[in-house]
Amino acid sequence: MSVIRLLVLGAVRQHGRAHGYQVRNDLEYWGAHEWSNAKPGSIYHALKQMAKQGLLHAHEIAPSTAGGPPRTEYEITEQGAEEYFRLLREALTSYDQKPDVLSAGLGLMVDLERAEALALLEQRMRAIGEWRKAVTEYYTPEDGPGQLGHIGEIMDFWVHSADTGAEWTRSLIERIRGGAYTFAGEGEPFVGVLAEGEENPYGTGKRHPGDDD
Amino acid sequence: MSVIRLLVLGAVRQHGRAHGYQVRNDLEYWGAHEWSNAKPGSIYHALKQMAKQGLLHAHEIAPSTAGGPPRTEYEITEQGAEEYFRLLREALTSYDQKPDVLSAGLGLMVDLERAEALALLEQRMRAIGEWRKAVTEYYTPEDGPGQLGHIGEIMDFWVHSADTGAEWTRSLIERIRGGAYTFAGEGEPFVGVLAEGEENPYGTGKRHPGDDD
DNA sequence: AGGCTGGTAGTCAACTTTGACTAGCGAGGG
DNA sequence: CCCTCGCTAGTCAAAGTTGACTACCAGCCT
Repeated sequence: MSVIRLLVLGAVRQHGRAHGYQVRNDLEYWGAHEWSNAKPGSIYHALKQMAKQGLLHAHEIAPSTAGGPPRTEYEITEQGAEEYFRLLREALTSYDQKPDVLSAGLGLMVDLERAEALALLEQRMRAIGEWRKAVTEYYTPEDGPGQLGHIGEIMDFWVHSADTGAEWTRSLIERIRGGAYTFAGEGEPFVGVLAEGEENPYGTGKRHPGDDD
Repeated sequence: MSVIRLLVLGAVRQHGRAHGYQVRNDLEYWGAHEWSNAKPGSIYHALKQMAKQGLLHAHEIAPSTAGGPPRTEYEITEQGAEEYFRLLREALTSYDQKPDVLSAGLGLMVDLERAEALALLEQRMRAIGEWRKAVTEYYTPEDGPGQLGHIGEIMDFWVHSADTGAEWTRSLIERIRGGAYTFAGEGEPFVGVLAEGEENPYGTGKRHPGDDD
């Protein structure tokens, strides 16, 4: 799965009704341009595609108040909300080595209830375990592991990633179980989007070393 | 950068001359279908594209000995070799959170000399440090880190990844410095491709849990 | 008054990725 | 003998991604 749909659905859903530029700003607010491929082209494409597929409903709107071309506002449909939760659950449980997917899941997990988030993360722990087992088995030649040479480093790297990923997931589970954060149905939700005209309190537009264009 | 070009160039280069299906088998042999998006379509596309760009030279060949359509054999050009080493160096130094890129770099690093591989990995350590600094700075609001809520978990996750990634890179440097593996110019190289007709000694075609199609 | 800059909002062509499909041949079973 | 199965080798359309580009307005500078 690509992370774009999850992020876009999450943003539109939190706004209730949003146009592309607003979604774009939310994703930047979340830092998604740093850790995912959330670029304007991808975002607008995802909006159109999901509108075509009935996950979003598009309203054509007159030219904006602040210059620029006419904009389209989107609302999430019931079908879209279903898809949103499907993607969100998958992002939290599956261990697919795509850190951007997990990051998106973390940012949006509070749309679930605490108990479900915990259950999904426990499932994630099991998925990591299975992945680890599969990797070690794949890279075990019949005539002993010495035959692997430097190729064994690939396996070692993946195993190390799985182990540290599991360790981190475990610590997250502890924090959530200990009462951290406000999940669905627990009162005032954390405000995760920017209101119209509000500016990003984090460093908008800053460049970072390692961006690596 | 996409990892496909690096993998394909590496495979063709080790063969001297190879057709698409051979490359495809090598990548499966390396386990690349597990940890990267190396699928038939991508591989054939990369071959054609790089031939068009002069990185590979294509020979049209009569129908194969073992059934199937006529196949095309490729050789790497001088320009292609340059591009290969550029990509390989980048894969080892840059910390872009794409574990498939590092994996490919690990599998192919022995095409470099030991001293250079070490220098590149040291550079990688510095890149990780910079990335870590950038992430913590981006996610630090003026009024204290308490304002972040669950969004802080995203940062924590990235910082944890950077730290464990650095730790692993450090250990790899130790192993290489300690004399592990055979690098370029150190005699008999490790054989990293399958000869015509040789079968994959690892579990060909095995399914793994977590494959997650 | 004219021009330059910067923010708003989005389009587009080129490229890459994906997954399903094709077509030829040999081996083995009935 | 013929028919299906599986392997060899690859094509293709649809979808996703990228980076450069457009057009409009407001404010500022000169």
